[in-house]
Amino acid sequence: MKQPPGHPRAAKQPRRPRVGLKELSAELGLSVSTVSRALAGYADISARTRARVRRLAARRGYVPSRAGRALASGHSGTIGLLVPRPARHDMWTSTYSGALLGDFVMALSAGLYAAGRDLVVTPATDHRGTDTLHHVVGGIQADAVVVADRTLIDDARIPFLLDRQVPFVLYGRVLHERRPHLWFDTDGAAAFAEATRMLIALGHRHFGLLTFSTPLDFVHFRRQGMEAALREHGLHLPKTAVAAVDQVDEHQVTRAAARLLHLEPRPTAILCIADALAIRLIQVAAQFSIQVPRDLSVVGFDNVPVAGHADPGITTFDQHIDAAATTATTLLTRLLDENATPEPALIKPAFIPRGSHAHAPS
Amino acid sequence: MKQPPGHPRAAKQPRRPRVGLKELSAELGLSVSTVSRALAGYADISARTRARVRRLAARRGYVPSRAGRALASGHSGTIGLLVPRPARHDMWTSTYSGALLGDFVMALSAGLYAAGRDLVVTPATDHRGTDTLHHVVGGIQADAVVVADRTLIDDARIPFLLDRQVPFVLYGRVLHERRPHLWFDTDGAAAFAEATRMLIALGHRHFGLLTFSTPLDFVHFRRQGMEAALREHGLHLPKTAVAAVDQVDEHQVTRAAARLLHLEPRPTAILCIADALAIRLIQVAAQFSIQVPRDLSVVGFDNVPVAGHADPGITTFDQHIDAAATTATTLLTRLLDENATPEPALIKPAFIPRGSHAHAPS
DNA sequence: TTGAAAGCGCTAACAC
DNA sequence: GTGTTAGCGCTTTCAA
Repeated sequence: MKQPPGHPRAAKQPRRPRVGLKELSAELGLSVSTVSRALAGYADISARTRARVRRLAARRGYVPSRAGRALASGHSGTIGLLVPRPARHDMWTSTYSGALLGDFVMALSAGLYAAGRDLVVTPATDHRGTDTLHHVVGGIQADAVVVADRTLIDDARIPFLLDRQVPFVLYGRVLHERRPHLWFDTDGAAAFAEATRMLIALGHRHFGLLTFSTPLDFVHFRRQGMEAALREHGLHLPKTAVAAVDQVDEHQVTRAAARLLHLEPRPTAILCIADALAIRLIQVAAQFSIQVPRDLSVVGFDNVPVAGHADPGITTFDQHIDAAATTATTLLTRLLDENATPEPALIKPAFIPRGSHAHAPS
Repeated sequence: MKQPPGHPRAAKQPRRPRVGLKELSAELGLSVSTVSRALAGYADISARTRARVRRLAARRGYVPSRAGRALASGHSGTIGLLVPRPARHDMWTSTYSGALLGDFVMALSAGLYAAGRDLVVTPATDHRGTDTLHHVVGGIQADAVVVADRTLIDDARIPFLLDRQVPFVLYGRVLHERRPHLWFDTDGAAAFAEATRMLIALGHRHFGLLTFSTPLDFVHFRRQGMEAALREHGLHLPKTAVAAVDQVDEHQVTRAAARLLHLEPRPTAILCIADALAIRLIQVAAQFSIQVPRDLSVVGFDNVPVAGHADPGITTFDQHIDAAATTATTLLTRLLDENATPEPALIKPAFIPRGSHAHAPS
């Protein structure tokens, strides 16, 4: 006696009629496998047959079934993309991360589609939990996965993928993984070093850093770049001149910013790990009658749309999200279709000078 | 004699080992079908067996294969999402549309994942071309599709889906399709009517509209709402007071804005179909020494992040993108899992009063 | 309450 | 060159 399962499964939808290989082969008087190989372009099918098959397939609007193909070939034709799960209703986080993500997804899906692959977007659970990945790897059987959720310096997902030998591309970097793996990243170290050198050239000697306390990879690299540039000039970043926040929460950011602004001596230049922090920092400074850029230079990162419209405009670095998507597509193609072992790619962000930096006050 | 196909297909990747039903059944000494039904929760499996099966499945990390399941059941467990293809390299369009899209995708993928479904993102080709849909419907065999590319008032994709009886949800509306279908949309008519009434109450009598010339559905509805509100008060929108642009291109927008500002009598209030236009309009007005909001009231739509940071802040309407994603998830669940016929949903955007509107100048 | 068998649409090895 | 065969992992009758 059959009973419906307890939890609601997909309600009975009629199986949609499709034109399949079987139908084409019947109509052509050929075997299914001949049709399959004609379509795939195998050279051992006569040119005439191939043409006949292709013509009919086109006319009948034949589209190969992903499921059938996946099962038979072992390749799902699918790339899994791990995106951050929606932030709690925090205007800042959600808007800012969403802004870059939308462009990335559009560009990536277009690129993959052109290469004959589909993009499955799955929400990251948390950095240590790998349940989503289990589903992507075991259930969807993605041919590869792109990890575009901000990675921790010791992100558990990387060993997970490495252990299972799943091809993947990481958008970002992890520090605690020595096995070689494929990644591409915005060169935050270079950017922060560049900003720092420029500010030093403008006479700044006292620096501050407004950053995140979460051990994210990019947080690490940007800071490293900044400190390296300072060392080049015999300067350094005192521990007290670093203020970190858990998340982009207005209260926290305000407090952290205020602390930096009350330092003795007060920094004349503060680098911010993200534009969102820079914008708030400038507002807080104004409350203390500290004028940007006259009294304080501020540099951000990301070049979110708001950065250009803030007053003053935020000097920042552009993430080149399109380039990132293109890079991802290229790396995946080389990895999967050409069986190559492409090199990791570092994308240099573009310096966007605007109004939030200037000469050091005398 | 076998030859590799002409065009590069997926290179040979080893078939990844998986734990499947077969393996579980062997280990349990049960048949594959018993295991399958135990996992699915059919009532005709003894509670004891079900528990045994589930325990082992959990322990071995069993994840059902989407492809196998799709083939056998006819349901792919996948929802196709049609997104706009990346705009040409136009800072405005790409950034602005991307901003909303990222949040939508994050929220939708999270919602669907929780409901046991996957989200496949595919780029829209163009509004009349339905090739992407062919692939989504025939190849991926998505259980349903969400059309989130801006729809034309006579969008060809709707009849396509309707003809094939593919369940779908449209984000937006089409005018030229009488067959009932499922959609949800931001209530642009209500928003523009509300804005218009408010401005009339503030003494405005001469209105202008800065809009898109493409026959997009939302363009139609917003204008309609505006005109209805004007009529209620015996006013109307002269044809000359409507300026339309093809796309959000700086030159075009500037020219269109300038034309409105040189009208006789000059409008004291201009509604803009998108924040991006409002921002530019205010800049152009400044060039002609027209001050917003003193001389001119401007209202936008979308509440993109920049709107709050422009000077003055743009009075606008928030699209509630999270609500949209939640609505989409709910509609799909009811449609697919509960076999219901949910009603279309109109989401009321929230009025966000900021600094770009005021009393009419005397 | 469980098992056996068929088959979803396709690819790939091999035979002809 | 083309056809035959087997089988990918699962669901779903049907029989026991």
